[in-house]
Amino acid sequence: MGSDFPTKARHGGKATVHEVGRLAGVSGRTVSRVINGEPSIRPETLERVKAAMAALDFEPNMAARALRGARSFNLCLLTAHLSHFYFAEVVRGLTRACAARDRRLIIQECPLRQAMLAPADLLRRPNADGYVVLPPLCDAPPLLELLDRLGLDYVRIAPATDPGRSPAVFSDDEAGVRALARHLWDLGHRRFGHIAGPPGHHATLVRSRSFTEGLLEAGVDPADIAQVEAPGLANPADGRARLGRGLAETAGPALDALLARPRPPTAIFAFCDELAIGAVARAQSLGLSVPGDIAVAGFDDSDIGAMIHPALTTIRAPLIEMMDEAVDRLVVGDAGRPIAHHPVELRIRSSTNPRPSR
Amino acid sequence: MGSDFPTKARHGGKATVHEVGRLAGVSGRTVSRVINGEPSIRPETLERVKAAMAALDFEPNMAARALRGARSFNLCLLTAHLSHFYFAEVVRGLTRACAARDRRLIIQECPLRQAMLAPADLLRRPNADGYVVLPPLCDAPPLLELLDRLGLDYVRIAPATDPGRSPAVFSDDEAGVRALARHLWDLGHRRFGHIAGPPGHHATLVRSRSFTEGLLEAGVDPADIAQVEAPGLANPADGRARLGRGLAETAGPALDALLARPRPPTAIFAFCDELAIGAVARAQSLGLSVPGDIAVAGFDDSDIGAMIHPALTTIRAPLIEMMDEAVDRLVVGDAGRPIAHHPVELRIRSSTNPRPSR
DNA sequence: CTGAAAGCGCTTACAG
DNA sequence: CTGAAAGCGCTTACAG
Repeated sequence: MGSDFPTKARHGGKATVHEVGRLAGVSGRTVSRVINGEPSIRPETLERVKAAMAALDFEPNMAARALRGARSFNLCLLTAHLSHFYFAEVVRGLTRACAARDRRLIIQECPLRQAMLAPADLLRRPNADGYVVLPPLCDAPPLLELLDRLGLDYVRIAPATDPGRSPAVFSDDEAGVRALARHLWDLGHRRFGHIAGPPGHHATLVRSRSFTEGLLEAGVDPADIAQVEAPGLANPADGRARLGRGLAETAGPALDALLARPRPPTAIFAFCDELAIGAVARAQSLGLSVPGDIAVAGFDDSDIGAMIHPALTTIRAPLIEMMDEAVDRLVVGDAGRPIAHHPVELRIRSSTNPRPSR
Repeated sequence: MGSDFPTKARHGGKATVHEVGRLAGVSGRTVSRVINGEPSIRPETLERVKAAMAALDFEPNMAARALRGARSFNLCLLTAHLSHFYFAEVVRGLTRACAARDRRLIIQECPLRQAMLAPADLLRRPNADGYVVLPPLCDAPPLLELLDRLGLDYVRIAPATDPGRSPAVFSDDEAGVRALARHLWDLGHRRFGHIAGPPGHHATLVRSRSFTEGLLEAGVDPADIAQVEAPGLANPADGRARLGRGLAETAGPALDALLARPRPPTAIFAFCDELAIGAVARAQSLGLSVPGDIAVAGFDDSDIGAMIHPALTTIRAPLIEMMDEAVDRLVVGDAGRPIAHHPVELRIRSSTNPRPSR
């Protein structure tokens, strides 16, 4: 054919915009317009180009797009740890949301300590067009200042502080926790305990407050609502964190403190499933029956909560949808979007049901 | 200064090889040599270039490197699901191994069904220099054929089939399971049950066989070793999979079958922690005490195994190290490396200890 | 051991 | 609505 576009060892032998254009009788520039979905194209031209792309099995070279267009088509998950129960679901949600929008998900770990002390190293070579920042990193001021200074796009997930500072995605924890309070009341419980989450964490405040308010509205005597903190939780302020199995261990002393009260609670709500599972384990090791002697509920609807005996009552946030919104805010743009609080769902299982035998 | 390299809106205002070279008194080509660690550079030149890179806060533009060099500096994790307990640790290991070698980790989900039926869509736009393929994907022939056909580099993790087909990383499950068998024998158990893993899975074969062999060597009567399969496990052959909480649920019927035997086992080893946790939960819901009435052990050392009551005896594979080796085989090259079996560790906890009261 | 030239495959900034 | 030219920042393929 005497082609003046000899196929070198480039791009795995793939066609280029130039070659697609030649087949379609247009310039490479117009193929580029089609790739990027630019509107000003005659419908017939569009069809011809699409046909040519299909015929040549064309895939745009992402490195070239990245170089010329100064964007990477990568989105990056910035997280302090990979051990939380919800991590797998966060990654699953982000992976799918990215795939649906022709983006790739990159994972970057950043210890909370580093986010507080020396975040610059982390983003020396920013390799993403946008960042999804999980708690507690999304409440580390030095990291946020760095992101702002570098002009990087980011979305925070359930940030504790300064909700208007950046795009953010929330779940409506309050409604779920109030429903849980009501559920426990309806079962006949009258004395309640709460194991609070990491201090300074927005979700900690919301869940603790909602639980108390829900109980008070149901008619619980304020003297019968006890709150304790598990020792050594993640603390955004000083960069220390306790996670995974360490978190469950720390629930033991918290449960002990609640049981040591003069009028101990018969129902307990823990900030998250790890703490709840730890509380269940401690109760069982003390010879108590759950829920017969004490009911326990968590938050997150982690897989494992459904696996243990008794299965854990918990609250589910729609993480898949929330991650989809986070990605959409990064890819499509955030302008003018209101902050949305995704609805959560109470999952009643046998760690609270049926009502206690007393 | 009258620079002939005006700083346009490129690369976030970063310096280029050209500018670094000018400061160091060499060409951009030589800067490129430094970036890529090419050996043939005079030490003094090397020093000057490094100083210039530091002075200009130079970071190479990865998109340009990718375009010209025809590689992406991305590695990709190919996995059928993100819900296994060990997933978080796999990702953690890969993330760190990639960061240490200046690579980025991309996550790509591929349902087993798709790997068996239409893997081509998955890799239409290969965006990585190498792939880490987890079970059960690493035993899906159509996916492997596609990877081979496209000439893509990949490392399989504990593949079931054809261990020599590609670079692969293994753990020495056999040694761990034999140690477990011995541990149970030493506790005084004489009748044993095993809940097997997904059929066709290499790890299933190894763990089942090693458990039986270990018991026989200890002196157990073959008639007192029972093996059952949990229904509906992941099956590479037909693309169906059952994971996470579904896996734990399926352990219930398996335990029932073992307990229904004329001489039921007093100690059970399950293929993985999910199955073991499900078996513990079922035993407890039947009113049995673990380990008093029946001892249960798993495999994986998942976080959750340590959180439940009783804490789960299990076997830990060094996933972090294994992922490091996988990445190293992709980045540095695999030529001439022998297959290594990473040592595993028996973690004795209270789901088997102390010995049963009978 | 080092460099000048060319080009990877796109998109930008114009022009018509 | 479409195109010719230039160039993003590197590395390849030479040359010396």
